[in-house]
Amino acid sequence: MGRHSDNGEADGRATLSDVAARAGVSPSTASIAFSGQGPVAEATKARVLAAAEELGYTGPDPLARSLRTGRSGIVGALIPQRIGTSFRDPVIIQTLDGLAEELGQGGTGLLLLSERTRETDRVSLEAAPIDALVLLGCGVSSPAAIAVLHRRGVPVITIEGEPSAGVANIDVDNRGGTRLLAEHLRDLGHRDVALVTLALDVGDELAPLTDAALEAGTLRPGVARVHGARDVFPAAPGIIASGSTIADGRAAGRMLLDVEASARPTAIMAQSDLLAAGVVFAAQDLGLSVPADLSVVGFDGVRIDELPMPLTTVSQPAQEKGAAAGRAVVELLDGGQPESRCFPVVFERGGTTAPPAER
Amino acid sequence: MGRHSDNGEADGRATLSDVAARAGVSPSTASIAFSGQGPVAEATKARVLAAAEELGYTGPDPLARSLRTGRSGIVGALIPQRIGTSFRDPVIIQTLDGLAEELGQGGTGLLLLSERTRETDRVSLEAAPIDALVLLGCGVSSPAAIAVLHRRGVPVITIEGEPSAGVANIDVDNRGGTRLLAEHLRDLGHRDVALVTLALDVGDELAPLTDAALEAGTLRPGVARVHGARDVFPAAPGIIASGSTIADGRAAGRMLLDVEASARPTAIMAQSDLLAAGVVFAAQDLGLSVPADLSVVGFDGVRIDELPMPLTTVSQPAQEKGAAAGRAVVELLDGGQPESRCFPVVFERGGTTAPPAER
DNA sequence: CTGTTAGCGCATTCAG
DNA sequence: CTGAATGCGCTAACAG
Repeated sequence: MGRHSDNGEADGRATLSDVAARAGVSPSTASIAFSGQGPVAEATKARVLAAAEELGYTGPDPLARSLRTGRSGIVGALIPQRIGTSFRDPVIIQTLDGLAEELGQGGTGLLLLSERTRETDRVSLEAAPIDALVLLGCGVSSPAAIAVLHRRGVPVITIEGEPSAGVANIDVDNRGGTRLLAEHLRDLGHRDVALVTLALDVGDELAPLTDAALEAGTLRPGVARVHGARDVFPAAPGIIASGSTIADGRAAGRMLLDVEASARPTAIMAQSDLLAAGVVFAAQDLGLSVPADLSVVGFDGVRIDELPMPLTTVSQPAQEKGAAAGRAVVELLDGGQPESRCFPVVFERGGTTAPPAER
Repeated sequence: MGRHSDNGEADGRATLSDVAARAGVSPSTASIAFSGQGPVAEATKARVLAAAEELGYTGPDPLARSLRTGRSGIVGALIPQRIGTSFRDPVIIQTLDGLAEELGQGGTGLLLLSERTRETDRVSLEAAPIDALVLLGCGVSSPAAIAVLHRRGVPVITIEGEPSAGVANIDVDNRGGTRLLAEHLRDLGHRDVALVTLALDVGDELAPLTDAALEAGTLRPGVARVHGARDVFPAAPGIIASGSTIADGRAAGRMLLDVEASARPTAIMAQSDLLAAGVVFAAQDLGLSVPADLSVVGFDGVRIDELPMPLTTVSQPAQEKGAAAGRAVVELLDGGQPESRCFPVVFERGGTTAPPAER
């Protein structure tokens, strides 16, 4: 007893075959009518569509279509922490925005995956129905899982990731940009400069920057920016922040500034604008005036509305970075071999830097 | 010429059948060995796993598995605007965080979908391989698309959505919470109170609040909060903001405050903490002191670090809201029928409200 | 506990 | 331009 063509729209589960039967054509013709992948007579197509309408058929089942074509139309975006944490960083959001927009053009969806997963759901990365994976601000990130994807034929691309063989990496000039800022401070006359860094490794807590931590660091942006600063101030000490937030910057700033005046740096280089804003607030908390008593620079070019003056910083094209990653993914899925790319940053002189006060 | 069991790992595309053949068991047994859905002898299981290892087989193809089981393991989250816009709102982020965490427990992924899609990619919502859809801060939102999902058997749940038949809605007490704040202001002696509202409809721009706009409003939170305020101050005028940002709040605040003193409200109720912070900054811009010259209240209970004092506001359990939605989805997929739910908010007296200045 | 038998719903060869 | 057959890779029944 076939279940085709005998039920009207009783169980609401019409298939393409049902539609074809009702329209008096073969399933393959009906398929073409829907996908447009092939020639159909207008009249036939109309008949098929009408039959579909009558049966309440709304289009091919995505699951079946996926199995057949070998593609799900979804790419994964792996972020380092849980959403509530990672998404406090405007750079991540903008990057994701650019990525989603670019992919959306082709009807591709974005599946959010978090690097920090419990043991139990580690499956998700390895078993996710994705056509490609984008690593966003992640470290080496479960190399095992990546290997599995590779073997499954799922291509990977990274954003500010570890340059590794065969995966395209979308980068920004972290080291050069930071060096620019450091040179700016040096030219103003600063010699005692301290750093507030991003996390250098997953799980970093607010702590003094050590050589060991720097060498063990797996998170590119933080590590590269330390190097950029040290290109100019080789002995600059620092504090490692755990996240890129105003609160973290404020705490780190306090650690650096709440000491006797002679031990206080004349400038602080924060590795993100959010951290820099926090440092400015920390200075204010301690009665120091910026930039008279302390110069502060950031990184990113995010506008911090609530700061009394614009930050001296370098701006990076976060959204464009995501869009580039999106285009790379598309190219990859089209069988191409996208190239790695490094975006420049642009120096922006704000109101938070000035020559150091006389001592 | 079968392609099973004759190739080692030549083309890297081993299937479960290949593994089964190599292990000398049937495909179904191998399947069970991987999924754990059924009884297998430890020894057999080990043999299967060993064979898989040798063939470089890393587990069942998610696409095939999905077709067979009828589930993709993915739920969609529909947000009102593009990521870069929607994710500027910490409440949305926290809600999404709670949702993702709860779903992640069961290995379910989150697919990001945006309500604001071009004509071309409108397919994605209708053709996305999702097991359920969560509407997050959306309006009635492409009713057509929703209907399609319904017919396809994809259940929908809403967060602060339009209560509609058959879909569970996770809500917060927007009206009651705002009324609480209004009563607080009234008790302090305020009579001239103005509002800064969230967008009442998709596409709203910064503009004065009119009755027409209020009645046409489709975005629950904004509309409900206006009603809550008007329960106490029936004639309160207002400005509709387009987004929940400090910048918008500042602009709206300026419109309300940059007038002759006699026409100035003594208190402003902003519908989000971000908007409220903007209003505080606007007041400062104009040389008004908060709360001496102007009282300000927010909504949400988001901590705004950069404000000189904590806001008087009501806090809502944003993350818990998302988690509740997640649990509802799980229940739905288990064949249950989750109930709608409304979370309470809690009043938090901060430092931004005081009795009005003498006139 | 394991094997056998059937499809899930569709897109694609290849003939006509 | 249309139709008939084939299997994507897997899992759910049941039978042994």
